[in-house]
Amino acid sequence: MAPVSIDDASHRSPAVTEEAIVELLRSQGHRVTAPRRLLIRSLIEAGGHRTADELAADVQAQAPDVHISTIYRNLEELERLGVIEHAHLGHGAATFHLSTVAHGHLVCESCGRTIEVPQQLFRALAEQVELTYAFTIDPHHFAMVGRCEHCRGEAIVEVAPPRP
Amino acid sequence: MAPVSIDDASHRSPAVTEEAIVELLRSQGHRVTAPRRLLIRSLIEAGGHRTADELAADVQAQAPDVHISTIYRNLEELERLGVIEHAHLGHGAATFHLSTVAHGHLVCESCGRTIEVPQQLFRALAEQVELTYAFTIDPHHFAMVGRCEHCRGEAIVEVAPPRP
DNA sequence: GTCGATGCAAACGTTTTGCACACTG
DNA sequence: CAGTGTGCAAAACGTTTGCATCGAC
Repeated sequence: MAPVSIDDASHRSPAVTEEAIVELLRSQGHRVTAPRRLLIRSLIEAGGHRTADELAADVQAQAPDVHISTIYRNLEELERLGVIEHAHLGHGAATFHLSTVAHGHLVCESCGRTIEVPQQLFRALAEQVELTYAFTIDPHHFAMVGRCEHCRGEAIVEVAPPRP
Repeated sequence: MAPVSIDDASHRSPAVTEEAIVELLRSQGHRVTAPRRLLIRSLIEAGGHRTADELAADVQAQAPDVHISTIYRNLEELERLGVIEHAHLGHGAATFHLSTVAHGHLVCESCGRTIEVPQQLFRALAEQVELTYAFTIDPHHFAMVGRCEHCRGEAIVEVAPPRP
């Protein structure tokens, strides 16, 4: 699926607007309903991590009849479109937040070569780090040190040794 | 406010054996029962990530009456003792695995605080990066930049230097 | 009018808890 | 024999699904 550019990514605050997302929905043949608009608005205003439950509460503040299942279905849809991502930060419910186009970097410590990699690659790690250590990996300043394939022979590095 | 201390090296033995864990249990005033032994054995033999359900199946292969709730309670206890850790890798059940002594570092770009984390945390990522980008992450110089829980709310300012 | 989206209720998978009984130390 | 650990049942929790209806296009 074609990547969706909803973010200029130049700074930390995403330039995602309700209208941009609404247009994206329409362009993909989806309909724009009241619950959907309210959810999108909540996601944008929230800025950070919010659970489905919290988002539901936001939406229900203005449209009390919106059901939690509608929230889940819409979150699923928005994630499929690349507008949002979800993460499992704690032991409880997953949290949802707007996607960014941020990417990580692999930097070779030998030749200095940099490889850009999708941030998604670090997602599982970031989630786990968040969960276990209450530490938020910064996706914009993310650089991982190692050896590229050309310089690999020069080091002793061994990835993932088995158990002792 | 105390710095995160996952590494309580005092009672983490380098060689993880059933007996070592059993001794740890005893030394902490806990009892050694059949379900407990079997679970410990399964954890050691499994080597990798296993869900509570899978571990229960292992145990039940030899003691069919052991209940899943017993598995959960024991996993909780073993984690409290630092013998194992759990992680939420996918969307489903949590996975459990033995703790290791190797560690990487999380460095807060705001306050400079460093959190030691088990190297195993990066294993899945390292493997994936190796496969996809032919890039070998150096596990010995591993520092990941981000925000600790205390600095999380603060604005991102380009001050803090990742130290070499 | 068509078909996607919704509200509701009910099921789902995972994890936790209250209780009486069993067994370790 | 004291008290921890157990099996069982049931609840708690987050999430998903089937279905009849509603409403955006």
